[in-house]
Amino acid sequence: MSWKKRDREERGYHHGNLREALIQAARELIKEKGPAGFTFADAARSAGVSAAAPYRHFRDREALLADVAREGFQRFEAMLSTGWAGGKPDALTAFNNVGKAYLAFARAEPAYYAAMFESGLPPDLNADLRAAADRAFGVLRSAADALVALLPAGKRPPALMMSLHVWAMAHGIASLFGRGDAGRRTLPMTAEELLESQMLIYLQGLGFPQKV
Amino acid sequence: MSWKKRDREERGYHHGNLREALIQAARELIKEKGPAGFTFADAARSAGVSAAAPYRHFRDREALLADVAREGFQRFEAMLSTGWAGGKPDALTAFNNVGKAYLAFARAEPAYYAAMFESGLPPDLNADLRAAADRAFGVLRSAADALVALLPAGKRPPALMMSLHVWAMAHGIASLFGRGDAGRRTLPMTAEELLESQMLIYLQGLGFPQKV
DNA sequence: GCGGCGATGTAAACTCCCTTAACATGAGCT
DNA sequence: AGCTCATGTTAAGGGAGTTTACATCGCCGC
Repeated sequence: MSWKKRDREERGYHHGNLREALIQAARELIKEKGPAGFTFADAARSAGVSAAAPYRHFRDREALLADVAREGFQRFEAMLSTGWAGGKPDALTAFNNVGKAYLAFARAEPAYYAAMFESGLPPDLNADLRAAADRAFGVLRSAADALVALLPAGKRPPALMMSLHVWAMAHGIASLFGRGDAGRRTLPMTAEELLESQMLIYLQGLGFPQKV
Repeated sequence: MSWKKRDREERGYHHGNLREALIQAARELIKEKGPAGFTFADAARSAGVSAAAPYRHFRDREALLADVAREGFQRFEAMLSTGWAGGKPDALTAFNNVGKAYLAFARAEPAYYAAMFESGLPPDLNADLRAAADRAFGVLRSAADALVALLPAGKRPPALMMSLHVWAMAHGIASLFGRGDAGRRTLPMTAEELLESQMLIYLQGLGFPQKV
């Protein structure tokens, strides 16, 4: 909670790691009040520095958010990769695990997820942000490639299209039903069950055999 | 554009219809700069009144946004209903048309859509907002009911689940790829094609016969 | 060690916005 | 015609954003 919130008596004139502390503070504040629910000065206060200090590290509030988002995409990519697990134990299972990882990330890191997808940031505000987002999507795309290869040559859907479909499904469910309190309505099933059943139906529609 | 922006010389002391003028102004501003990109004072300025005037009609900026969202859900419901068209010419076609209408609304009314889904408003900030959202979803739900009835009794998926799936697909695609400039990346296909193919695959997975 | 430089943080000043309170206007009713 | 109340304005206090000048300190070469 008060991760680096030591006051000046304790830390001295210089903070030491203000840049990271501001990103942490922003994550806390986003989690509490949404990507639009805090000010640059709030982040500074949370980090225990003056309101002008953040300007040494970020051009403006948007640049801070962009860095939160960039960091988020990196962790997102790692989480999706772990879900895929190199296609083990089999491509179909692994592909479903990527979907689960997507939802798990949105649930476990709502602050990152909000910064990434709900902050209103232009996706290519800077090249690093864009690249991080592309790499994360690349995991999905590679997984789709591997999965498509299981089908007989004549019946293979375009892997790009397929990965976009899955992204849209996962993002739609995460946005609408994914976060505990932001959940848009009470449902007779969990977001995870909803995504799993949706993926099952979708993959069946593509001709993938159902697992036992 | 300058819908009610007549200045005081022209309109006199009282505006006449400030409440609606503020909602219009908010829509313009959301379209230009996103749901977080303008202030209460900006909306007042756009409507040609003093910064304090809006407080006579809305408790705060959030209440204004909520009314934009509520109005949006009403138009959304109307648009989805038109798409469904009472199930004509047949339930499967009509169901696909609901999906198209969903996307068409997101594209034609990005300001309403953003207020409804991307403004960070609590979905049940007030009863009217909640009710309007529920009625809009009800259209999707009814369409799913009608469509499910086409399947043989033993193979009918839960219509609620199905409507949630379709909502998530449409919302996911609209959020990620739906709006012209907010489009998250350039694609070799349109959002409409993406949703249509996704619905096709999904419905095929449920056992619906494909149209000719 | 020590002296200066560059990086990092603070203080202060200016502006703009939010919000409330006191006052002004005029539309509609009787 | 006159009252009344909804609807607007002006003004004032407080907070936040941003810039500028100043303060501190780590580091590096001597």
